[in-house]
Amino acid sequence: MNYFQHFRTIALDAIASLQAAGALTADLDLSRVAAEAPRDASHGDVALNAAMVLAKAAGQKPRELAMLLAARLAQHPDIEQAEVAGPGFINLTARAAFWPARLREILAAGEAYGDSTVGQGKTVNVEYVSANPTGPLHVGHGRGAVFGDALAALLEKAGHTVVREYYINDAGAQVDVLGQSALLRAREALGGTIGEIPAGLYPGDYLVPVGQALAEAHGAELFAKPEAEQVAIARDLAIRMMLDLIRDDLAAVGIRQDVFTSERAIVAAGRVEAALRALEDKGLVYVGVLEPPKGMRPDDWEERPQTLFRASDFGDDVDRPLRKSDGAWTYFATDIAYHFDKYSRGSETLIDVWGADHGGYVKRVAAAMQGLTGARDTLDVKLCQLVRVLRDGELVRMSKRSGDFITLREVVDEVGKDVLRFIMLTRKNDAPLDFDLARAVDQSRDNPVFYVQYAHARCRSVLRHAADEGIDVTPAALAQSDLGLLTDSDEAGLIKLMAGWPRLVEQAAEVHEPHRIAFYLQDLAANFHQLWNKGREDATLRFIQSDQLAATQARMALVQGVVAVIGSGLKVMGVEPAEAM
RNA sequence: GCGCCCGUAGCUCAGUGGAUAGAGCGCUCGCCUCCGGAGCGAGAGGUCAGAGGUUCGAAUCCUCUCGGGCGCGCCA
Repeated sequence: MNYFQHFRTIALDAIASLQAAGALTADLDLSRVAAEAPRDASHGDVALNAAMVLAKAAGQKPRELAMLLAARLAQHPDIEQAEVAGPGFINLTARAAFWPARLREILAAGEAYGDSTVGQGKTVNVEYVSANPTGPLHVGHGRGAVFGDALAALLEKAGHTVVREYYINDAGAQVDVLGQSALLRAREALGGTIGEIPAGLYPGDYLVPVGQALAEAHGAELFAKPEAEQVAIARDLAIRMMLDLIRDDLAAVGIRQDVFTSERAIVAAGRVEAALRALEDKGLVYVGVLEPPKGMRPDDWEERPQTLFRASDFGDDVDRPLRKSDGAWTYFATDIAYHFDKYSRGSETLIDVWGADHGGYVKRVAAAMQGLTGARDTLDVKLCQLVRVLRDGELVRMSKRSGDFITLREVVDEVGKDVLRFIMLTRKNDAPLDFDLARAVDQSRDNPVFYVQYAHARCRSVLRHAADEGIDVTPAALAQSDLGLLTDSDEAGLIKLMAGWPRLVEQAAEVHEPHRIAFYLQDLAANFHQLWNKGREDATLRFIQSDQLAATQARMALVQGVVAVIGSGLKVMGVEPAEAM
């Protein structure tokens, strides 16, 4: 249960009953009525802003309206007290039995706690990574990969149907360069000397196996074929092998996408023409001449008529070309087709996860989608900022393996997938991220991964010890325990914090921000550790009290609750909870 | 020149219109020498870059200014 939503509904009911009784204006906009946590816990459990938001339209003073509403709310069985405070807040205190009931919910749901139906099963397509199939993934890709994967899991948890997708850019000039580069490696595999890799080709030694495969499959005859054919053969094989490489890299961080869509296939299937026809039908395509960009006019700028999309009708700065001067589609044109394809396959919402260097491209694609679907928010592009890899605060520059970038695989091999995934989610996507290889595996308070994992491991350890002492710690048994015995203020605080998890899931899913999970888990871990440490000062607060079975069992229920919520959160993040440290 | 993102404690960062703006690190002061371990507790520290505006209420929304990052025909 999202208890904030629960109390909001109660408030709306109270408002409706006041309206029915003629004590309140009938026609009110209730959309801004919110239930939220009071800043100060001493104010109660839930604060309502209803009176302040409605006062003007109702023609009443906020505090008077609040008093009226509070009196009505106080009659609800879940509400112990409804107090008016400040400018017109109504502070609700829940009945004592309300919180134990939440803990029972947690125990019953386990890892599924926080699952929501707000998504109403609506399909969301999350496209992430989509790195060019020209080499292994680097850490920047890794961030997008982890972000996209966690976002997909989060949306699923919030009740969406999710398609995890990868767009293969296998049609542009860069894959021809890849083919050329692979040919060179084939020459090498056949005994030729290739010397320095020419500038403009891919130098990485990950292409060596591609050259070998080409040599094995075709032998020297490969070079007897027309050059265009050579390149095509090398390109197609290289793309296949690079995709395998990329899929391996993704598997190493626990990612498996559902759909891999090929740009080449989109073009071949005539999807570009279809999408542009749809735009034309809406009068959004025309032939015109663009102004040169201000401030950085290219030397070879020529003014000429082009086929343009009316992007500026939808908030973009200028209209955008759909055809190159040689008549071929622009990347933008195929991208329109691809996004239209995703949409046409049944996803009402599209989410793209891109690197920040593509930020300048967002408006035009969003504009195209708005033009095609009529809806403003069909597409949400999440930009992931740069990742800097550090070791003890020092910038790590060169990769051993690839020559010019740090591969995702190198980082995973060093710190492990769980650490990588967690750290990648400790920043919101639009903030740059420093990834310190040394600190990531440090076992101390200031390492969030360790801190959260340690909390989970501690819980598991206590539960094991309790079981050794003969206490039944199965969730079913714990749910039967007398949770009213959890009277310490930190115990109560921990339950409330955990009861807030379903709301956090819904909010994070709504704004597409999985990092909120990581911050919540740190908060939860901190609260748990704090409670644990109280037991060091005051032995009566220790979780296991050998002479008090009922109290111990209640505390085990609390601990099991922490296990469930941390497990639920880590699952969204794709991180395995630790049983022991 | 234009667009997008960012600017919050000494540092790294949370905070999608609510009450006295939070966390970790660092600092100061206590405590602990402990396997309920890989420290614990408390405290100091703020012009939320600046100026206007909207609102009962703004770090949050709008406008402008300043500062930083990214990007800027047909490339992918």
